[in-house]
Amino acid sequence: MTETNPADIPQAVKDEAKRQLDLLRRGAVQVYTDEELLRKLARAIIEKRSLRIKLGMDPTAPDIHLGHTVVMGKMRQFQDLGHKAVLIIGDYTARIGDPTGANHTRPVLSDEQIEKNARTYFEQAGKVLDTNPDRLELRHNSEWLAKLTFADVLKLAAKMTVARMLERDTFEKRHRAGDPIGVHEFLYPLMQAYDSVVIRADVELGGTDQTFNCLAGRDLMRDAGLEPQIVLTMPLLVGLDGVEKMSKSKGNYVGITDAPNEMFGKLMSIPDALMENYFTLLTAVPVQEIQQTLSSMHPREAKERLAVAILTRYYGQDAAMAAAAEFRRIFSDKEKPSEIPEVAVKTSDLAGGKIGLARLIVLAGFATSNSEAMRLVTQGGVSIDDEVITDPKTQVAVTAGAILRVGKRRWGRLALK
RNA sequence: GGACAGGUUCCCGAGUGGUCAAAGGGGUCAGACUGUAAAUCUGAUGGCUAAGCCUUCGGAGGUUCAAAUCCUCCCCUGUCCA
Repeated sequence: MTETNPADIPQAVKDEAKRQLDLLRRGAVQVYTDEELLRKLARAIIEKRSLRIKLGMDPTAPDIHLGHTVVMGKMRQFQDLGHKAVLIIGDYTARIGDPTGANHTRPVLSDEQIEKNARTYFEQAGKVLDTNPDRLELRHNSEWLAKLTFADVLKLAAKMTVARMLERDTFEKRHRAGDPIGVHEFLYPLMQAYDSVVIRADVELGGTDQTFNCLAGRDLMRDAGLEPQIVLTMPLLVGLDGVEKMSKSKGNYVGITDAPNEMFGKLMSIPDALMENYFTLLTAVPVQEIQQTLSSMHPREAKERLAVAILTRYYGQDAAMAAAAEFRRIFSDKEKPSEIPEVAVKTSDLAGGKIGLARLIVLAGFATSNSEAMRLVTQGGVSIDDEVITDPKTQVAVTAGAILRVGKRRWGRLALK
């Protein structure tokens, strides 16, 4: 630990550190603590070294969505300021599953599943992070966690008390509701904290739901004679419904591998009140400009701008503009999409050149069962060549090129095979 | 280890022998209205060769013409006691 007397720090360095801090604070909920971070930043400048910024991700779901990118975007900012991202794939912690955000004990994932997810995570993380090896260190926490002995684990566990664990709202809630809490779940924060000790993090990033875990890292580091990491927390991104946190299981998410048109459409469907939040957390648009956009533009225009800004990040400006144009074409001008996926109908599926409408819908993948398809038809959600058909028993004469539409957004162009 | 309370359809939660594919709410989907916004209104919401049939109420057996409902054993969870 180097102690630098604040009085010895040149003004230029102070200014630069302050500039970095201001940038890094954007969107952040809390920094534990600002002063410490400022000091670290200044010291990094003087010593010409980069800070080690830790971000842990448990490969518990197969894809990364915009919710994940809030924290990752912050990580990118650190990278761009010359710091080193230490991305920890929590392949070992995933065995428990962070109980933090969940109301239930998580199902145990198989090793193969974890490994598979970990691979896609890294691939997808590359869309946000700078993957240059000088700027990114990738680690798996099984590397050290798998080696701990039972005695080691006991030593770790002794550093935490039950009362403190029960302070955490998710545990407290589950406990009060009479829901089961596995003892192993108490170990999660300790495992994550131990990661910080091993990789000697200067800063750990996380969502606000990670606060407890990250702060536990400070404790363990101090205990190990290290300088405690700084903890910077980011808000949890609210999902498309505008109510719940974005998550794959709730279906209110935008995957970063979603196709441009789909991504655009999803973003246009968010409640207006969410725009400022999304602008701040998901784009680099300067704060002042966000305010101006929101106060002077028609909400739809503003949302379009938001969607374009986000898409540009993942697909580039051209693709973003194209998605915007396509969106207008379909939903404002009520025209057909410029590209409609083909629905292949085999001649063997036909009887006398015809096929049951419900069956056709299932075949097209627009419904998972015959019953569901029939429901859609009865409810007036199905049309062929702009003609709404409401009788689910209709036998359709299949003509190549005919357009099948189900609901507002499912389109298919029939083709005979 | 003991006593008690529970395990219901995607989720929460009603249902204690037939009228139960199972109330109500949430979610989701479809339609109307819109800016594919919100809010609101209407309807749907296990499956199928579809006025009939099949599968579902923790698991396995059993009683009965008939079981989510009764009995037996088992598994799981919580609360209190030790």
